[in-house]
Amino acid sequence: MRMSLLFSQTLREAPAEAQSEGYAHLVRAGYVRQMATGIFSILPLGKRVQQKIEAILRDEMNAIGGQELSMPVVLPAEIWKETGRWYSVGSEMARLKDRNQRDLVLAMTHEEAVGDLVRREIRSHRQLPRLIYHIQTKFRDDPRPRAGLIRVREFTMKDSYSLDAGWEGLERQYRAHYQAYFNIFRRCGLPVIAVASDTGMMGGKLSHEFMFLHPIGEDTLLLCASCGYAANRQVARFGKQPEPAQPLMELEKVHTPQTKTIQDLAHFLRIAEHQTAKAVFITARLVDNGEEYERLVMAILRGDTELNETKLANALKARDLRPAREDEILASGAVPGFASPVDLSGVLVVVDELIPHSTNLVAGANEADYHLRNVNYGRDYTANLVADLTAARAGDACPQCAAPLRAERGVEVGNIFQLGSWYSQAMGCTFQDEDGQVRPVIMGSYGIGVGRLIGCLAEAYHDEQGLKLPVSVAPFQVHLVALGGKHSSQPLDYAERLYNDLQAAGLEVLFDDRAESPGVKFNDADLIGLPVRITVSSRTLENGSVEFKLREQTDRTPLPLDQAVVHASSEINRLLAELYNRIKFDPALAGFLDF
RNA sequence: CGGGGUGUAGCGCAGUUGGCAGCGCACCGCGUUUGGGACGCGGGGGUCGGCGGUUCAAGUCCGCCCACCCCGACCA
Repeated sequence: MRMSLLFSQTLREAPAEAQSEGYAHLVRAGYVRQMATGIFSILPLGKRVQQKIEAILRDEMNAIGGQELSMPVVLPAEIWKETGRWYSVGSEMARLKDRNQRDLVLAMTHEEAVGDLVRREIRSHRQLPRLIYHIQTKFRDDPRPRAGLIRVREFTMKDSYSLDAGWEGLERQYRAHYQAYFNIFRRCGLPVIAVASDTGMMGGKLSHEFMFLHPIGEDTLLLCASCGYAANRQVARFGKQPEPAQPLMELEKVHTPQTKTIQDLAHFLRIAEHQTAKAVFITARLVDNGEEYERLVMAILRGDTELNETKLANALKARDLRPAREDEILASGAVPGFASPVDLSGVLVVVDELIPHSTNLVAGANEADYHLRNVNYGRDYTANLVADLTAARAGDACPQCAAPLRAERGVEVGNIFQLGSWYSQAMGCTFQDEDGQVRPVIMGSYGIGVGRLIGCLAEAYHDEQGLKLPVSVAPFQVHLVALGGKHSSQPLDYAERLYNDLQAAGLEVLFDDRAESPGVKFNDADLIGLPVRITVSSRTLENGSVEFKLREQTDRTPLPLDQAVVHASSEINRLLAELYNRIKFDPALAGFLDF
């Protein structure tokens, strides 16, 4: 590609809305342009990156038996009604009507589309297992897109769906994906770890997320350096340490004005926060016999800990949780800020598993400005449910080896999920087994966000001058810079020949043949960030050479003219090999021990 | 949806007390220049986010709306 013909331009300054560094460089270098909040055009340079990533995705998916197909972006509402998600998914799903007023949706994921295909095609156990995938546009009307390509509304996703006759088959395909995903990220040069994640209520047994550790990430991960335990905070377990039990003491009401928070209370009574009980009110959407209803829930935690809403939702098998409104709390007879489960009825009480092991806690008295001392679970109140409700924090004990956990932020660039038969059953995806029995297809789903991956790569690979994407995903391999003034056409002529020779040798070349000053050309080369730069100028030609430079290094070396092509090829091969070795796949660190 | 911020040329920004809409970069033409974002001369480009109001006069004051960014809620 000649830069004189390139569609995009580099920008000297990034637009003000480009906040994160990697994204600002993607914009300045001309890889992407934003059109609206969370909606982007991918320019030719970015498109080449995307195509390289997609080639890697196809390669690795095909290697584990994947068959590529293509499912529509616009889907009929009927199939979403069949699974119920037409009703349960909110406004993040874009809905539209066709000219005949039929309901349509923009696909935010493709389980329903897969279900519809599978029930038409799969009849026999002889047609299983199968693995299908596509690389397709998704639209999710996210309430808050942010950070450039990291969180968007329209995006391209590789999603694959495994179809098996039983759970053993699913397990095999799940593991195959687990390995394939590490291969993919390694080939792209993105360091990731796998963490255990929430399976929600879709009946899935197991789910992992592939995380790029970076402060820009929106997920908090808890990691153990000594045994490799790794989990999203939503599901992270940890070793809880009960305080030593004390002899039970008499309930005692104390006047505690202005102590609406645990901190105030502990300070006022001169006790530690772990000697208090905290009541958190949540309204849960529950399902019973297919009937949906709302219920006020009081979650009781030790005062020094925090509620993990995902754990609570899972413990309750709730569809949904939201903070309770003040009027709902008051209607239950509790007083916000001074609430307690003692002598309270009509509320679903869920206590953290630490509470039965904690004695003589201070809890609310359900009366403004009063608390109760020496509240004890079992004696003074009971619960509908005892469960792990506490959010793990940095420094908490690893649930496997008790070493202190570390907390880090991460971006979810991929996930793998054992769906089971939830969708098959909802949509009638069945097959006959060897015995003639009709059984539901066991499914798994596996996603990688392509644009988000590019966003992460830009964060991982840049410096002040610009991008420096790994050779496997860089839009071109060689940036050929021709310098030269009006007095001599010699450098440009030679560069033209070299351009042809490099391409003839199979290399991907971006040729800066513009009539720009050297500074402009070098700065653009740094900004676009191709791994290899070759400069031809009258100065280099004088001593029969060209100048060779790697983006990741500062030294420039002269190269005899006749060796330029061979040297560039071998350097690119070396960079590819080095990239593959740089990112180590360590199953233990990756969380493979979890299953 | 709540809180905060910003909208002036393609990008970055200035615009005072309400009084001719500007600067740098980018772009076009001519010439000079060519190893780290060159220089000279000449040019083109504006619904000052939109609508309404106040005023002799609005980029500037008032009201409503919209878009974008950040924080939170949210995230199949």
